[in-house]
Amino acid sequence: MSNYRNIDVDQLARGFKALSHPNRLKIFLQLVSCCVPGTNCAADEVQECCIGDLGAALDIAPSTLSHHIKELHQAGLLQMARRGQRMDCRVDTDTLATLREFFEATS
Amino acid sequence: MSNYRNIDVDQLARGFKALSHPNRLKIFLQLVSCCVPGTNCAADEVQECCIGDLGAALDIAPSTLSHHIKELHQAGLLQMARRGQRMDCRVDTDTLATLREFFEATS
DNA sequence: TCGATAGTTCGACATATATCGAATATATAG
DNA sequence: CTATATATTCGATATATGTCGAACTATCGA
Repeated sequence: MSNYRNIDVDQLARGFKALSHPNRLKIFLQLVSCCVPGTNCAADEVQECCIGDLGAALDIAPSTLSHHIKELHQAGLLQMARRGQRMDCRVDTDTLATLREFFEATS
Repeated sequence: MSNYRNIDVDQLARGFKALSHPNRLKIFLQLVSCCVPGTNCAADEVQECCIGDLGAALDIAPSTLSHHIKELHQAGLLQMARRGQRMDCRVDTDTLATLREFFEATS
């Protein structure tokens, strides 16, 4: 019945909002499909997680891309760290788990 | 790697967008906690699924509530049917499953 | 030091969204 | 038929969002 007593509705809504725009969702899909932490990504092969790579397929301006990445970051969906000239991005698995648990609780 | 080939990104984004507003998320939470189809809801007890009930805790105008319900409906998250003066709402389990599967695929 | 690469910040602008109240529709009870 | 309960539609309005280009910051290489 109510597994929902302890949900932080606003936090959850922020997560959904971050994924609610097709371009941002594509960015996130790109990220989870190449470098979920813990995934066997064959190390030297496909670790293309920098911001430019995430937006390569999107045909939007760099400033717009930067804006979307920031939204995802502020929603807690991805973490960032500088690597030389680039910014490495990776999925924040805790937030992802929170969202997943919401749907598991509805079943 | 990519379990994401066949995802309809726009459809998925519409689902997330519908859940991205705190009031709409609360409405949906109310709905899933009282009448997910298949749930043992003790029939005559708590079947309070009409629109007025869904918004009872929200302190928004009826027109605003109607608007949010419509958004959830158009995103495929809930189905509606008239019952006398009232509109019965119930969760659309197919759409819900689509969203859940997205998160399951990211693990 | 200078130029190139990668990303960010800012201001402007168009569009979308949330909200309300008033008017309207639909159904039931007297 | 009328009054009431429930919900929707419409128009107005304030705020939020997505996008761009220009200017800026940070890092690396020659």
